[in-house]
Amino acid sequence: MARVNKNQGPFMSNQIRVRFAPSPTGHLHMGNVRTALFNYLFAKKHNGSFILRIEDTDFDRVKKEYEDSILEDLKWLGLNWDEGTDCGGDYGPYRQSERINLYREHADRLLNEGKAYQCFCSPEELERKRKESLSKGLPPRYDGKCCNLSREEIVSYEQKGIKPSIRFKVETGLIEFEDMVRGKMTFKGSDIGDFVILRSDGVAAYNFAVTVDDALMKITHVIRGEDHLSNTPRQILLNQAMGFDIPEFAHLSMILGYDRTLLSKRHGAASLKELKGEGYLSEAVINYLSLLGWSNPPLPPFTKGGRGGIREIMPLNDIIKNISIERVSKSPAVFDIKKLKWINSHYIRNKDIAELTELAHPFLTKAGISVDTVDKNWLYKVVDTIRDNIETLSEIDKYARIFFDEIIKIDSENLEILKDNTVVEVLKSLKDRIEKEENITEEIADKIILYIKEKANIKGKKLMMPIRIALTGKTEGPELKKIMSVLRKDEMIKRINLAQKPIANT
RNA sequence: GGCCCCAUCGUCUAGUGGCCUAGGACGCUGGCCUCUCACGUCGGAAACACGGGUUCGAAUCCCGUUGGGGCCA
Repeated sequence: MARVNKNQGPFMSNQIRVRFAPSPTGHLHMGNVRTALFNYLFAKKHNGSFILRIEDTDFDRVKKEYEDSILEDLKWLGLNWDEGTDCGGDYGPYRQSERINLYREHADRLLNEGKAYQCFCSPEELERKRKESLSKGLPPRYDGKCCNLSREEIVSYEQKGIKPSIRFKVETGLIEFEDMVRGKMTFKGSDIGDFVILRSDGVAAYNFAVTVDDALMKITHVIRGEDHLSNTPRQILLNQAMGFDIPEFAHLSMILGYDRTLLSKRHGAASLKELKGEGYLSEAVINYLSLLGWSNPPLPPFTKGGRGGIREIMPLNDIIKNISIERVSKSPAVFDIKKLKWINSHYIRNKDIAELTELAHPFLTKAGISVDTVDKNWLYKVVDTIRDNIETLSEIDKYARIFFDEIIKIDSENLEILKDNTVVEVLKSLKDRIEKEENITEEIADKIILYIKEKANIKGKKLMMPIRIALTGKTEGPELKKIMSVLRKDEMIKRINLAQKPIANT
């Protein structure tokens, strides 16, 4: 992937660089996707770079298939990155497991400068102390036991074969920063105990790895979930200790399920994969997610008092144009699948018909409808006819069936409708007229219906329903004239004949 | 438990002291659109968590309470 405008444009010397840093311990869910999206939008808006970094240091839970899945999902959404594991870049490697030497190096430096120290406490000991503090109602912080170990003590530990972890010395005092969405944040250093930056097995702890990576990758803006807000002071301290520039921070609120708990696998359709499988379009997902925790400025005529409407359906380009962190909301947002559905139906209705048909293909195939043997232009007409009736592509077979089924079944309830004594005339006229027509367009279909209306002297339901049932076997579906303009003439005759049989018998 | 964040219709939100008898969107609901389900369209119900301040005036500022969330884990 091309690195865009790296050395040009208004940010020549301080090019904006943001990153999305997922941990491949599961599929992307809506919370992650939104974080990725806002990073992407911010990068595009400012002509900056969007970097994809894989945080795979949790060896027990990380799986390569999840990493692949994440890349696949981001690509599906069109959130293309400028630097990453697959396309490289000037600040690689982009996978944390390939950066362990860098962490070691920086940890050693802190150690040599006296800003960190070796800690020989055993996990059991730490756990015991933690519980003790908790039971006394004290915050569970490290007590600094190993902070001032003598050389002899260190040697003696080492001789016992105990591998030390490395702890960062936290200065007391206030840590302040300006969060782009929350404003001024203040934390007390004394509330944060000396924390581990390198575990005894050599694995970098989360806060340390992130800080080193962000600094070395020249990240200018860290846009991430609110769950990392409390980690920020630690990272600021580390940046200062290592002499790095401190990036700007923006903490996005969390996304909750309808039960107001954090969105997780338990919530249906929380993962992007599921949404994809249910036939949501990537444009719809992006549009909806952009609206979670952010709103477009009010429409011009009402701008002043914020009255009136706000544009909600908008293409990616417009979102990029209008996005601003200042308009990001601070409170958590509930993921509402119903609104996503509404947006999705909008995109289904407006998508290019060839592209939509292509997207619908797997859903039709899955429903057992063989679309490959069929004329493409005719298929377009089918999809175009039913797109108004569906909200997700997975619903497509519900209506597509009527154009493909070899034999249409009429259930007993609908059969009753056909037994009305006016129906004989209706179907007879219908068949006659269809046989006479060469090519049935919507206009001609209208004329045929009008003709029957006059001939049989009936209207409304009594007129339309028998036709609909005879032709499709159902009482619901797209507009009748549209159906008639799509169905093949001989198919319609066949179906009418079939519908006439049971009536004749009674 | 400590610390931190958050709080407007069911949901997403507009609103930054007077334009607010609180606006929009989804959802719900009623009418219309010569058949259904939709689409479209016109209506309707629906919210400033609570209690104190500050102010001539508060959804908007301050404090507390409650509730939700996060981090330490």
